[in-house]
Amino acid sequence: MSPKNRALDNQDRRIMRALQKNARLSNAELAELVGMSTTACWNRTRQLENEGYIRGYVALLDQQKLGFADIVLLEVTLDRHDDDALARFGAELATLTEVLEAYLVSGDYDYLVKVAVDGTAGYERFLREKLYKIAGIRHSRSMFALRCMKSIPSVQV
Amino acid sequence: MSPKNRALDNQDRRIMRALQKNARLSNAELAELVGMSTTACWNRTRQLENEGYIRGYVALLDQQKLGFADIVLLEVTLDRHDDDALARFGAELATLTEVLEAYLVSGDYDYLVKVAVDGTAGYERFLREKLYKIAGIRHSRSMFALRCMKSIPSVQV
DNA sequence: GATGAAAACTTTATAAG
DNA sequence: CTTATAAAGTTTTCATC
Repeated sequence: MSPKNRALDNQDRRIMRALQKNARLSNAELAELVGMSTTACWNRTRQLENEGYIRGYVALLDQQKLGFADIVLLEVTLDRHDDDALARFGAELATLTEVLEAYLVSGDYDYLVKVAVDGTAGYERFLREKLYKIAGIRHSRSMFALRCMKSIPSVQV
Repeated sequence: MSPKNRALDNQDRRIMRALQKNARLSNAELAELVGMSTTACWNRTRQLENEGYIRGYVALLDQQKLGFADIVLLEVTLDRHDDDALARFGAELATLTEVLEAYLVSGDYDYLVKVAVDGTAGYERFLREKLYKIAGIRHSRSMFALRCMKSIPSVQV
């Protein structure tokens, strides 16, 4: 069931840690940083990519400058809980610009959604113009993020 | 109060969109993709970096292969709600490997925390060995992510 | 594993239409 | 804005210790 993964060593971890912070490091800089020869470092990095440990390299944008300074966490319960209704709602959420993450969850609510907006005014607009236009919502509850204490795109290795 | 940002045009947006998907594009590939000359594309990209629209470039790792296949969303209320207690708890959370995101939030709970673990067994271990060792928790509630419908690190421009 | 080296490509800067 | 050019640096492959 679970794919057999090779054990990672400290050098693999150091490479991933460095590239998680800065994907634009040249191989020479990376090798220096992790204390390997350039060839060894190059081979390891390619291996980590090929084996799928490194899924890709992406640019991170500044939410604030783009007019999405605020994060709201939104719990949603739907009227119906059949497979189809749940999947449809998720697919609709996924099309919305403001939606950064959407999870079908266990517990009192059906969905947990992370939304980026510009203040309470932006959130009101998001609810009115986008979320409440999707059919099938029974109840929702919003939590404004007052302060972000940590936010990393993937786990620290 | 809000810094005056220049208006982004379609070319800026196309560059950011492309680099959000693949930060390893060469300038020549990027220029081709967004339909600009290489010089124009190069100048725009540097400008977007210098102005801070592009915050950086990072590697995304495969959570599953690293043994953190499951996402749990965790709401926490603390015993005390003074500034100091809230900040301390957030700082402690931020040190934990499993914690990907942690927000101080408005509403019934104090914190909303996104955790990456390996199954219910991994979550139990996280609670016992890490979360419950932090003092001051009054109440917590967990939602296991059953399905991820969307997950992007920054807003689509 | 390490080191060296060569070819192809990229980055960065600058000049000119 | 474009096209063109050029030096310096990087990627990628490959041979050898």
